[in-house]
Amino acid sequence: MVKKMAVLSERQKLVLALLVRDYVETIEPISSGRLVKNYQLDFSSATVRNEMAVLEEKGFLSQPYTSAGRVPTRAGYRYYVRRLMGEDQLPAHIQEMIRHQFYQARHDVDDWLSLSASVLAQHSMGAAIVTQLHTEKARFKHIALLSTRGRQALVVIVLSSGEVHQQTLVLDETLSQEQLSGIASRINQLATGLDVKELKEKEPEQAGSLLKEIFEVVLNTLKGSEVISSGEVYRDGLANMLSEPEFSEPEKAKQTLEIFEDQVMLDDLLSRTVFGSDTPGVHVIIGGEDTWDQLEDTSLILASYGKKDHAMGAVGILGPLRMSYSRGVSTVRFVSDLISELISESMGS
Amino acid sequence: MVKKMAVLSERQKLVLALLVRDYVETIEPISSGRLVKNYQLDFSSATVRNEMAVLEEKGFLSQPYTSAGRVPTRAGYRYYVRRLMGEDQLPAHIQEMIRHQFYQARHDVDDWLSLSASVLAQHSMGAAIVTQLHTEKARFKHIALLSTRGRQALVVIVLSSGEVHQQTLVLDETLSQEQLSGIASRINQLATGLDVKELKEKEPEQAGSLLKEIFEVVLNTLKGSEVISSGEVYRDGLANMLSEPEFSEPEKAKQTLEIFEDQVMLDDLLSRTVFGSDTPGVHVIIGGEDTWDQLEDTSLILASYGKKDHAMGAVGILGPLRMSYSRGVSTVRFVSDLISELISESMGS
DNA sequence: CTTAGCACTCTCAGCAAGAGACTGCTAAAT
DNA sequence: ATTTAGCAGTCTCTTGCTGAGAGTGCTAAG
Repeated sequence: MVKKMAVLSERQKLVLALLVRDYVETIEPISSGRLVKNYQLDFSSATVRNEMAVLEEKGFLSQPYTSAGRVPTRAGYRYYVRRLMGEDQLPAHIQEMIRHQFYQARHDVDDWLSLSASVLAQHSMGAAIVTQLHTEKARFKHIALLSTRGRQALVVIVLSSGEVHQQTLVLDETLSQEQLSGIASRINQLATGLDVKELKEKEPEQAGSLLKEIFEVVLNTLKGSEVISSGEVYRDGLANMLSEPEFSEPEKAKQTLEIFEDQVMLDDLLSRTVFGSDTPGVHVIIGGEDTWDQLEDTSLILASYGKKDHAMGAVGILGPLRMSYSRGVSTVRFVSDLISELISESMGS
Repeated sequence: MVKKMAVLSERQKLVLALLVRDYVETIEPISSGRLVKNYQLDFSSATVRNEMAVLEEKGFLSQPYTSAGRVPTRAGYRYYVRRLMGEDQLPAHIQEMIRHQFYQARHDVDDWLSLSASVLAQHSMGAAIVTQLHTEKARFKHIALLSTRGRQALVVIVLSSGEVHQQTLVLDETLSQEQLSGIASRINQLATGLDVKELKEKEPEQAGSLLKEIFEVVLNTLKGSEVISSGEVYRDGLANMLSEPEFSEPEKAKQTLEIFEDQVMLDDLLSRTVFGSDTPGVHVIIGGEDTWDQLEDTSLILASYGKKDHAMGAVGILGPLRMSYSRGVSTVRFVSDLISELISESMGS
C-alpha cells in the first residue's frame, strides 16, 4: 500500500522543514515572521504566510486558533521525516563514548541490552525499550534441571537459536540434584536437534509422570517460541519522557504509560513494523500511523538488531510527536548496529 | 531511637482520624463544618475549629491558605497510621479472588511474583513493587553451563538458599555442550556446599584458563550475594499512580518515577526498613520519614515475605501521601502472607 | 468548657478592557 | 505572474475589578 503524497514546491518543503525544526525546539506555534527572521530567508513573511496557507490546506500544518502561529500535524511530521529530514550521523565523540560503555560490559550479553536501553534513554531524552525475541524456527538444543530449594526446581531450556527459556517448577516431591540431572540427560538424549513436530512423536507414553511433565514443558516452550513475542523487555528513561511538557496533561501521560507497560501492544507493534516489513533499517512510527489509536500522541523510532534471517530483537525509543527525529534515528541506528556487531562477533565464525 | 509523640485528647484523635479519612477520599481541604455534618458529631463546628487549631499547632494539620479547610501534614499521616488507623482485614471475597488467581499460576514461582505486583497494583490503585532477594549466608550448591550460540554460554548458579543467578559469557573459543558439561561437573565436585571463604582456598592455580575464569564467576556471585540487593524487580501499576491528581505536576511525577526506576534507592530503602528492623510485619514509610528527601511526596507500604531467618524478598506499594493506608496495609499484608505460605509449601517439609 | 454569632480573610469565577501577536486580504511593486 | 507592504480583523493573554462563597478566629454569652 503506497500512499499518494502531495507534491510540494521546493520553497514549501523548506518552510515545512524549518517550521518542524523550530517547533521541536520551542514547543510554540511558529509564526511567519519568526521564520523569516530566525533563518534570514530571502523572501518576506507575507510569502511565507501564503505558503503556510497552502501547507495547511494540504494537511501538513494546523493552527491552534485563528491567527496564531502554525504547528505541524501528524501528516506534517511524517512528510518531514520521510522526505525532508537529513540523515545525520551521530557525532563521533558520542559514538566513541557509547562504544566505550559497551566494551566495559564485554562479558555479559544481558548487560548489553540493559545498557542499550540506558544509552538510548540518555541520548534521546525520551523513553527507551529494548527487547529480546526469537523468530527463527526453533529446535530443541539442551535442557538443564536444577534443584533449588525443597520441591522447587529450575528448568532451563536452550533452543537452537541460542535463545534461553526458563521456568521454576514446583514438583510433587523433593528430588536430589542427581535425580534431576538424570532426567535432564534422558531428555537431552531423546530430543536434541528436534523441532516441535518431531518432538511430539517422541513423547514418552507412560515413562514416569515427572519425565512426562517436563517433556510437556519443553513442548510448550517450543510451541510458544513460534509466535513472535518479546521475551524480557528492558525499559529506561521513563522519567525523561514524562518530563516532556506534552505529557503534563495526566490523560496523555497515562495513555503513553500504558503503552510502555503493555507487552501485547508492543509485540503487535514490532511484528507489524520492524519484523513485518522487508525493508531493513530504522522504522519511524508517528502518531500511530492511523493504525494504533492509543499511540495518537506518541512517536516511536524502532530498529531490529541481529542477523536478517534470525533477527534477535528490537531496540527503540518513544517520545512525544514533537521529538527530535533526526537525532533519534541516528541514535537508534547506531545502537542497533552496535549490538548487531557485538553479537555477531560473539557468535564466532 | 524513639520519637516523642505529642499527647492528644480523645476528641483530637477523633478529629484527626476523620479528617484524614475524609481528605483521602475527597482530596479537598476539610472544613470544621463539613466534619460535623458528615459524621454527625455531637459537638459543634466551633469546637472542632478549636481542636483543629491545636492540631495545627502540634504540626499535624496545615492550611493551604488562611481560612481554608485543613489538610493533614506528613506528621499527621504518621500519627494516623501508627495510632489511629484500624487494621482492617481484606474483605473475604477479595481474599478469595486473589487466592484463586494465585492457584492458577501454581507451577511457576516467578509468576507468583509478577502476579503479586499486578494484584497489588490493581487493589491499591497505586504502583506496586515486588523484589526477589537474598539475605542468607550463601553457600554454593550447583552450577550448570549451557552452550547457547557460537561463543556464547549461559552460566546458571544455584545457591543453598535456592536463589538462582545467571549470566551470559562470551568465551574465547566455541565449546561444545559436552565440554561445558565437563567443566561444570568438575566445579560441582570441587565446590558443592562451600561458602566464599572455603571456596577461595580451593581456587585452581593454573588449571586451564576457562575453568579458572568460571570459578571467578562463581566467586563473584557468592560475594555479591552477601550484600543485600534485590535481584529482579517486578513493577506494575505505574499508570495508576500517575493518574493520581497529586502527580499532575510534572515535577512531582518525575520525582516519584525516578524512585520507581532507581534500584539503588530501593535497595537502600528495603535494607533499612523491612530487612533492617527486627519488627516483622508491614512497614509504612510516609513522605520519606525525614530520611529520604526524594520521597517527600510519596508513601510506601512494604512487607517482606519468606521465612524470618532467610527472608526472600519484599512486596510493596507506592503512592501519594494521600493514599488509603488501611486498605494498602491490609492488601500488602495479605499478599505477603500468601506468598510466604505458597513458598513454604513448595519447599516441602 | 462549649457554642452561637459575627467580622474578617482569602479564593474563585466572571467580566471588561487593553496589549500583543499573527493572520488574511488587497492593492501596489517587481 | 509573483512577491510584498500595509492594514484591518481575530484571537489569546494578562490585568484589574467585583461579588459570591466558604471557612476561619475571636468574642461574648450559655
